[in-house]
Amino acid sequence: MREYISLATVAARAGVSVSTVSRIVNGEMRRASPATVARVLDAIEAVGYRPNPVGRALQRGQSQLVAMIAANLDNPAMATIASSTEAALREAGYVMVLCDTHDRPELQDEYLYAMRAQMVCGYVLVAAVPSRGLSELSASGAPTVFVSRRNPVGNGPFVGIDDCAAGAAVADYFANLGRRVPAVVFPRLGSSASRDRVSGFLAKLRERGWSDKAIIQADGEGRSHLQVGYNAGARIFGGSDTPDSILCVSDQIAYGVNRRALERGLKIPGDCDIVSIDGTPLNQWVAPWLKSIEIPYAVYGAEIVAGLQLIWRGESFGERLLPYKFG
Amino acid sequence: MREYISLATVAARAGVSVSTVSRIVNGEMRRASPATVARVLDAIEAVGYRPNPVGRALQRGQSQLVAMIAANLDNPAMATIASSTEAALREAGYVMVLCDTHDRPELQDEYLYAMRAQMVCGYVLVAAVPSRGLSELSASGAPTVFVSRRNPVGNGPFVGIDDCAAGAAVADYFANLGRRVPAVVFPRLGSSASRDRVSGFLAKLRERGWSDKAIIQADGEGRSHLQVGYNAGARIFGGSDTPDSILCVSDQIAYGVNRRALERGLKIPGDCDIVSIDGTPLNQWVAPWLKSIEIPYAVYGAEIVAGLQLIWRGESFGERLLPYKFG
DNA sequence: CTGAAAGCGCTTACAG
DNA sequence: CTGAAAGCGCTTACAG
Repeated sequence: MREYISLATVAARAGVSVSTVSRIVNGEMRRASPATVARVLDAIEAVGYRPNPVGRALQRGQSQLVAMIAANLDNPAMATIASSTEAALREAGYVMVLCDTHDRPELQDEYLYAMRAQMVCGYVLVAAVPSRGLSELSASGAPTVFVSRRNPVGNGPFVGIDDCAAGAAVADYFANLGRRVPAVVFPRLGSSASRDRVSGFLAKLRERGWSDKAIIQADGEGRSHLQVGYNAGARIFGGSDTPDSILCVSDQIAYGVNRRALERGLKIPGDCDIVSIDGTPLNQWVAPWLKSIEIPYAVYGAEIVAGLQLIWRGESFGERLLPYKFG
Repeated sequence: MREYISLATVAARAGVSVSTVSRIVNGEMRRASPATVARVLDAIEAVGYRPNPVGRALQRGQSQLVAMIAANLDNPAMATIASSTEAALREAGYVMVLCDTHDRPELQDEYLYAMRAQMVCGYVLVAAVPSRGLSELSASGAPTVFVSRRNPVGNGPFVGIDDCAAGAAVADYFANLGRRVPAVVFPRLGSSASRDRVSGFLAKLRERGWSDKAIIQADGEGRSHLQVGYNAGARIFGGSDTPDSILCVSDQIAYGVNRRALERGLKIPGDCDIVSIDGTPLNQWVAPWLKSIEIPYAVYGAEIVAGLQLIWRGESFGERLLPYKFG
């Protein structure tokens, strides 16, 4: 496993210099005579040569590695983003390195530095948290795409949905259905995405005549959104008013809320409608009671890679808000 | 982003040669005078030097990258394996590259070749499928750990559970409960793991007095185990005998079977008990009706990395069967 | 105890 | 149209 077929092998076989082989490997066909090109191509074929990305990376000061730094792979939404990004990168000839920060800034920084050392050619930050390293990355101008959560320490290319509009759509849905006691559940330490979903929801309800105090708001704590929902559920179903409609800013929060609702003997749907924002395919199988705004995570990968390619070409890429499906 | 602090920078600052700095960076402290060591350490600190893994990889013929080649990241069990492996590798100073083969042999091969070119120092194959490239890898003796499914084209280090025993445990459980019409649901194109679970289940039932025809066996097709279960469910609940107990070889199959059961108006549990082998944490939240053999996926990562480290040290590592929890 | 030198596989001005 | 040479950052015999 320690023998690699190098340019030199091919060059020797074709009777030319490594420079010539290198150029041809890199597609500069016109700079060599057709006869030479043919001979080199034959030699490549014959010995089964494949360019060594490590040598190339060292020389170019940049590898074909793209770092995906995600907050939590156990979250199915992030797993789907990772999976679709991986597929899109492979198709474009890149290799994805996966880093799971568990939402911890120190780990995020550790990875950011390690990836820089690996000379990665790009960064995909899914639900990034503020950190020193992120600020440095931001300032360095390295090719970076933020996903789901916007850059928490500046701005930069973003792939996601219009979170405000999504929240508002749920508000309209509840209002049109004639619901009177709406609630919203979100994580205590929310991202820009959570916040926008909540504020879009609240703004639209106000617009449609609700007073702020008529809307139940519950944040929850926990290391997973399941816990967040379960914890917030305790307060939501324990107050004087029981909501007849609940927006959960993620599927997993809805699962947690639902479990609490079941424990309290509530019928869902029926006593109370729950809508979440995520719409993971799993819902249809294990949570038919749940209505969702469907975020097209499976196409995130393609958009992220398209964004990176624009940036590599020096073109600008501000943000890409993908359409979601509801109902 | 194109400036990297190199050994040369440190050497210049410390007034020594790069060789000396290199040795010290690599922990060969005793080969330099204490004064030199101190000076070099200071310089490293002062300029914030970090070894460049690319240069190192090229020289050593081996990177610090470990390839994780998994069949399907959308499966929560694999996502958990990926996540725990990633954490364990990071702790050990390695970086994980993630490849999702979607269970396709050509893609698996593409990745295997690409990873070889990246000079990865190890392979983690989760649910590998037979392929040309896998045979080559197998023959090459490269450090490899197979996870969940054993090497389908030979043998090699394995991390998983005793699938046969797990299947048998479920058979005992059903028998002790007094169930009369057991069934088992598995994917048509099964892995060694599926097969072992099924055969362990069947063998134990036979031992306890069932005849083969008294056990309902249903395989299912589909691109996901959810589909597999749903499809097999149609046949299971459509026959002359309705089972009173079902073993599903994975959680997702159980979700699919359950959905079909609900459509047929069956009560679960009650009319029929379902037990699955996986025991993903999500079950407690979205499938309280499901009893499971719990596979400790969260500790797979540590075992996998421990296995790789044994192999790297030249020690042998046959297989590691982890204990599962049931009930 | 320390350094000069070669080389890992590659790319890229530069000279011819 | 082609090649010799330098260099990306590192490690490692080898010589002193």
